[in-house]
Amino acid sequence: MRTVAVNTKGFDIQAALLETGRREFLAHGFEGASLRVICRKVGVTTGAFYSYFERKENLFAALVEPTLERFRMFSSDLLQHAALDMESGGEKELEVVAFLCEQRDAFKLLFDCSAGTRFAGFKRRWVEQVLMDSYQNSLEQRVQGTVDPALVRLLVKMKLAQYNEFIYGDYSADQARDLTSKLMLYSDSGFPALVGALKDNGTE
Amino acid sequence: MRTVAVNTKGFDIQAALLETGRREFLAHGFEGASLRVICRKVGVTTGAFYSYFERKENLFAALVEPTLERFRMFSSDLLQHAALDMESGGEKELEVVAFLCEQRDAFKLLFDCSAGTRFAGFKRRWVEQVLMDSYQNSLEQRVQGTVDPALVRLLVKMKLAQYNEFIYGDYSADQARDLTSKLMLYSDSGFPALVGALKDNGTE
Amino acid sequence: MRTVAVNTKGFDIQAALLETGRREFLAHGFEGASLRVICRKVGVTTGAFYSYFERKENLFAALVEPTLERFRMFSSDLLQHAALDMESGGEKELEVVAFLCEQRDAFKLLFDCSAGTRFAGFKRRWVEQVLMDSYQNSLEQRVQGTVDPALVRLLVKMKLAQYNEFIYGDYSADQARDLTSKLMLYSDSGFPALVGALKDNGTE
Amino acid sequence: MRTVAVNTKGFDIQAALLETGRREFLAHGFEGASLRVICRKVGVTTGAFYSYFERKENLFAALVEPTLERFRMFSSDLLQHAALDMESGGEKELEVVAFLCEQRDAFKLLFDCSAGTRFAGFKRRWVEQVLMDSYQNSLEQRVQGTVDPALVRLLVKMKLAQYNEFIYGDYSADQARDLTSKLMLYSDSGFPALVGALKDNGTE
DNA sequence: TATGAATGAGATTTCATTCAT
DNA sequence: TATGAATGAAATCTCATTCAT
Repeated sequence: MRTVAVNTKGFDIQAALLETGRREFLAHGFEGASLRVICRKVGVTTGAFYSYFERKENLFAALVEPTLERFRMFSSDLLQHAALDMESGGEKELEVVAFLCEQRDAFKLLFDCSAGTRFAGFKRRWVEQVLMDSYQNSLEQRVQGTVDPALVRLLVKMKLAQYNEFIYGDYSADQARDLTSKLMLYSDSGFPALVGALKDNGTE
Repeated sequence: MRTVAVNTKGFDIQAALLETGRREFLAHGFEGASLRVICRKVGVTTGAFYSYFERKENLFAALVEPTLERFRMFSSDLLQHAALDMESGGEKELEVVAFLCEQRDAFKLLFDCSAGTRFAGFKRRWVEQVLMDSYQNSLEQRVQGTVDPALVRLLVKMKLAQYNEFIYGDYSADQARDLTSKLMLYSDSGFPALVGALKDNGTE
Repeated sequence: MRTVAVNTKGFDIQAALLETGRREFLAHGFEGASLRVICRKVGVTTGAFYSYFERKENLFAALVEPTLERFRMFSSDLLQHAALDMESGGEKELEVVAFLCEQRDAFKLLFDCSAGTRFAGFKRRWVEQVLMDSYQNSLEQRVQGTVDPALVRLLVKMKLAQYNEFIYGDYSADQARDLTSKLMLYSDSGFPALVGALKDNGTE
Repeated sequence: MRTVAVNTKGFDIQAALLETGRREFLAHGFEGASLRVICRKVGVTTGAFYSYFERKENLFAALVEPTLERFRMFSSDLLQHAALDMESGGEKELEVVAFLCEQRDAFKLLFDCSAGTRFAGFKRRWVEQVLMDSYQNSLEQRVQGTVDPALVRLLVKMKLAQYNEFIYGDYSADQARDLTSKLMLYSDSGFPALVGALKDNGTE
């Protein structure tokens, strides 16, 4: 727990910097956001900023890292219970969606506002290292053969589009759950059809 | 055909500005890209830039407008032959994908690098005005009732994710065609399942 | 009173910017004066300038606004005690001249160096809204009829020429007072002659 | 007479440069006016400009010099027939006003748009070398003693204000003549009063 | 005569960061 | 902790002028 030594201004400056920083980064991206503007909006000097954060990037990091840590745990889970929307993956899938909804802003920052930070490419890395592996393994097990990585990537990107929509759409948890299950109708029928066709073709 | 009066430098500066501009815009976005850097890489002064383009934005426009014009014709077509991946839409769909592959870079610029230009929001407008309408109409015809726009939007975003992958993935025309038809296996089976379920539920 | 935290340079930079700015604006006009040059002469970077003033125009405003405020009070006075150099206006007239002499530089800036700022046209507005009205009313009262505005404008411009000379000539307060009363000899005799002639002509 | 070799464009480019230059210089002053804008409005390249004029200043000079030459003849006349609005000066005075009206634009350029050219200060020089001398001599003859140059300067500036108004006001020749004679009523009565007082005071 | 590309310097303004106090 | 002045580089864009063609 961060202790808050309430200062002469009578409010928690660090919290204000975080909150305003979030808004500005979301609005203009990391590089587009101006430290001076953030500080002006909070009502402190830019000098004061550097009492709390060593550099601009660290403000961004502070907004993103708690979520990122929890996210990493999630990820290793996913790698084990492969294949999100197949088989009994439905349970896990709903968990993922709930997590994304809960941490909306952090994911927006990571996905779309991180250019210029060390978090740039987070989305790409997640797709390539986590989701791709997970999907590839799961599909190849079912097809009993190799599967074209390009096809896997496409399926992953479609899945990611769902996630993205849950992040940016302002859905309640209930709505999200409802939409997710409707989409499962779609994929529960589509996947077997695809798998069947791939099997017939022999090795891809 | 633009006539190229080869200059004292012995190369076509306008072409070089376009080419380098494309690369820089792709790498850093419109606002993030620096005219100075572009000019330095081409080997001319920033003053010289303004012999060729009235302003930074016009360089961007020159990279994007030819494609945009052709795209607009495509769009009006799509609005008439609604429902891309349903029914006999397969033909049109392949055309779209081919176009995206051919004009890869222009679409990357339009989709992801246009913030700060008059082309900003192009993707959003396309999604909301063209694809959403097309999908909504087509689905409601088949369901014979209203369909939740949130669900439509999700399906559209998934479709868009496919397009995006064709743009960013380095697929040949043949590969793209092949992948697209595989995905149709998926959706040709998934869509009827979804439509059926929506019908049973009565009004959405 | 502005407190002057003497800085590492050992002199009051804001004051220096004001003083140098005044000189440069007087010499080249607002648009012709260069911020770079002003800063170079003061010995600071142009970046430093923006610690003190938000923009170039604000430096100009700071040089001019205090005077302008006092001037506005003067003006509303004048509108009430119409007709400066007629009747008992002599008292007011001497006050005006003293004020102009005291605030010489500010009036030079306002009159002749303000193109490109929000103060542009100050002279024209003063002439047209204050002096013209004042003269027109006063003359028409004495003539007991309408007076050609073109003639009024001419008389106003002559009055303004006097003011201008007091601003640009380097007169002491005493000299100015002396000259003003000599001019009154001129106008005290000239005005009645003019008024008489206008009366005889009937309506102008 | 300048011979006009009508060119491929089918119009007299030099004349167009002069005409457009006049407008731009009047609107923005010499330094504020942009050669590129002038050329663009005329429809030629900036390079072409230098076929007709060696430098920006020469365009200005060409607009101003013919008038200036005639003006110089006028001036030497004035120096001989001293004292414009006194005695029989009335005739000369009307000539001057007519000349100013006829050459309006050139005088606007000389008076108010010449900063940055070798004509800068034309007004000041005229005032100081021609009008001042003329007035000083004439007054001292009538007063039979020395006259304070500051007073002379004031009277000159008032006269100049009249001229200025004739230049900027859009008066017809008739109107100008009419206004001038009205002002003479004023000065014909004011001057003797002033002269009388100066005489009484003995030496100034 | 006319082009139009090119220069090099200069314009105002913003940036993240530093640092003495 | 907080200030706020200061830096130095960078941003986009405009300028008058030159010059090979």
